[in-house]
Amino acid sequence: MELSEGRLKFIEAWGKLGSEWGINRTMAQIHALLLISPEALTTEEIMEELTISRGNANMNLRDLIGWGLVEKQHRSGERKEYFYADKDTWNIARQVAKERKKRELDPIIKLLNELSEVRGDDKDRNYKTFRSSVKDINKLAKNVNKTLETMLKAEESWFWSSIFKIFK
Amino acid sequence: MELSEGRLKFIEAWGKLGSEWGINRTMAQIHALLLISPEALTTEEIMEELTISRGNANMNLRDLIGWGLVEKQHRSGERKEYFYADKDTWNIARQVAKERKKRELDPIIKLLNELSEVRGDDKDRNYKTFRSSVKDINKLAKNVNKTLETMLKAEESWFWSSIFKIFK
DNA sequence: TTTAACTTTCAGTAATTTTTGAACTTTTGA
DNA sequence: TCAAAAGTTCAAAAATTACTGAAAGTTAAA
Repeated sequence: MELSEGRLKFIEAWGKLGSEWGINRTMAQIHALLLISPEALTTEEIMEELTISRGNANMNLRDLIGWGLVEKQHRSGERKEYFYADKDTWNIARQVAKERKKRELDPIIKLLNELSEVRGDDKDRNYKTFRSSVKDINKLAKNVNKTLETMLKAEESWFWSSIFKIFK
Repeated sequence: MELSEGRLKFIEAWGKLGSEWGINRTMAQIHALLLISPEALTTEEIMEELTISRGNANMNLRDLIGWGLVEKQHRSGERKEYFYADKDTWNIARQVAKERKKRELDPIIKLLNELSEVRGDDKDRNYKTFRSSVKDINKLAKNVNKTLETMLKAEESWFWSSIFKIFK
């Protein structure tokens, strides 16, 4: 396979993966493009590579910065902004985990705690099932939360060697 | 909070969570409803609770069965089908992990292996960056894969106690 | 068989999400 | 201070995804 074909496939696959995980396709594609670009790119260059509009490029770059996956660079003597993606996969994984934890897991845990307070008739089977499901999900969520927190603090090498030790 | 309000909030939250993770809202809501229902429900009952059409209910139930999260029951002397969700959170987590691994991680690993074969000019910075990114992502994907495989085999108690040992 | 109860399918419609592009704002150098 | 070169915003359009409802298909009891 040629490099140019490989690059296209990579961008396409990253975009698809993103959309399967609730991240918009273009945002994931821009990220993919930056991941395989040695130098920071301008908005113009990104627009051209992916054939997207200026507004689209601008908005999704903004979101990527919000996710902590891309940073703006400016070069002295130039008005243009350049965009650069951290290439360290471990940082990317942690950053995504961190954002999703904040945006999704934390609110869910908050809700589950509220739902744990629901009181009802202990003879009501609906109540018993509700209570038991909420309790179990809460327990899982808290385990996931703890694991994520450790992961967020961990060094890559430490994290994987620990995992490795456990999982044979 | 009243049980009825709690049930609604739970269904709503589960639906939202699903849609943030690329699972359609209705499917997640049906799953939520079944999770807090002590008895198996009929299509009619689900349609009514969630105010959705027959076609919608049918299709999403089918998908839930495809994900291994819901099973059909039939009762002798009755023509109707009843739907029941496994309430064991650990099974649910494993089932989702299993399906997403099969549908998404496995194909990505396959592609990454192909992309590892791309050859180019070692002096080309584009090539070097491409190569390095693909390699790193491949490594991460394989670690995730290994961890998932272990999780899929594990008993809940074993899994979490192992995690717990490592992560303080 | 027939029939009634139930399930499945799918074309058309609706809802949601994403993208565009043009107007507007900001920055910078002359 | 101005004008050119960028960056930003957002209403409208396009694309995608989900839902409906009615017709077609299936099953099982009589």
